[in-house]
Amino acid sequence: MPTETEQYCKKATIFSEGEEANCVYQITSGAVRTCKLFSDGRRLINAFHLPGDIFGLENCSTHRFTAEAIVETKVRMTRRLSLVDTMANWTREAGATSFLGLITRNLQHAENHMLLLGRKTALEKVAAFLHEMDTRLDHPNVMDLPMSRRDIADYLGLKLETVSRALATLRDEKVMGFDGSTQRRIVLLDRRRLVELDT
Amino acid sequence: MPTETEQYCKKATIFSEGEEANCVYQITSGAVRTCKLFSDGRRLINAFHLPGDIFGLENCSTHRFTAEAIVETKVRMTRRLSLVDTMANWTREAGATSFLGLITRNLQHAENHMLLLGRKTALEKVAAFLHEMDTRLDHPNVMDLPMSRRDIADYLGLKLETVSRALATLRDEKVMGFDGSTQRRIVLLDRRRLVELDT
DNA sequence: CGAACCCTTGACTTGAATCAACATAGGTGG
DNA sequence: CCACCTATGTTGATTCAAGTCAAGGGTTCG
Repeated sequence: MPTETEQYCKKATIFSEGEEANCVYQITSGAVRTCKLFSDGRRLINAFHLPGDIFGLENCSTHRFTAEAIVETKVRMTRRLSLVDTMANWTREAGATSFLGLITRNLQHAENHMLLLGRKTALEKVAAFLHEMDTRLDHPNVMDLPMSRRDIADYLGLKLETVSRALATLRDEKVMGFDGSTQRRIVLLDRRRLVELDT
Repeated sequence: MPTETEQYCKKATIFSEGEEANCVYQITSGAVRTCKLFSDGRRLINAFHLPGDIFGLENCSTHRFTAEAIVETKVRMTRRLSLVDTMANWTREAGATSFLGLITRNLQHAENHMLLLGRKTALEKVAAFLHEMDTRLDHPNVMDLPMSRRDIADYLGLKLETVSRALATLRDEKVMGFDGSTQRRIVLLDRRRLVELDT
């Protein structure tokens, strides 16, 4: 029988790449990044996880990513045995479709992200990022991004200065604007242009 | 009951992105590329498929990639109903592990490829490509690549000239060499250096 | 207050893209 | 067999998008 516990994390590592994978996690509140690191410090953030999202599900005994809370975060941990067992439990509860849906959603995100990383310009990447966040946050009037410019850069395969410049361009072109003094609070002014830029 | 047919393809499209996905394919001989296209012609090849590989398995009703044979190719087509049904059949035959293994292998490949596309230099990308092909072809003495420089470039997020230059560098550094007059026949001379470059 | 971050902006450098020329291989048909 | 054509690949010269380096402002927090 799987056991569940709640856990708070304040800007801390939840698990590291290569560690044994004993649990699956679901975010209750906050935000988490999952990333891979080179020995020389280069980093790529694979995905940002927002409330409701599940992460840490592996088909092998160890985690393939490092997971870190980027703001104060609450996660629900579920002990797991193996992916096959997890699937069996899940399937009994909610149908195989929902389990496969989770995995293939990850796969589809990765496929689209490869296209972004390999073939989009800096401006297109940043526009795509804003569009993705807007969609995932269900088109709020004001977006409060939980991640830093460096995190955005490592998600998009850019440097943080380039992200900052691209955002300045989008601001100058009135595609978006900053709300108040904090630069993480963003208002989308022209979603049509944004989608065009996203391609 | 799934029906199977054999099919030969000579450098032709097997299915296109957005088409209805009625079949799953397994390569008997030859090679296939799966790719995504922008409206302006930019292309990213997601994966190369070699004999034994399965491709075209989707969780939705339509294909998310275009699949094209890049040399004379023989594929085995299996009619499919849905991913859940496919899984059920498969599971009965070979165990859920093998089915999940297939999906998660795709996922892991995509995850590693994102790291490559987002954070590796041109030389590292080409080295990683040679290393991947060497591994998948089971370390032959001589590698006969089925794909053109353009295909390699679109797989690595580069331009074909850059791939050519990177290969020239590796040749000059005696990491690899060309065998005979054709530039697609490659001999790896220093697999250790290759792996170092791959990081 | 100072220290530690985070973000922006400017000046400059650089790695890969672009543009261009040329070489070679393979196929076709006279 | 050769002349021609198209594919494919290499290499050199130049350009440009993004990276690097550097300075400065704004917040937060002890």
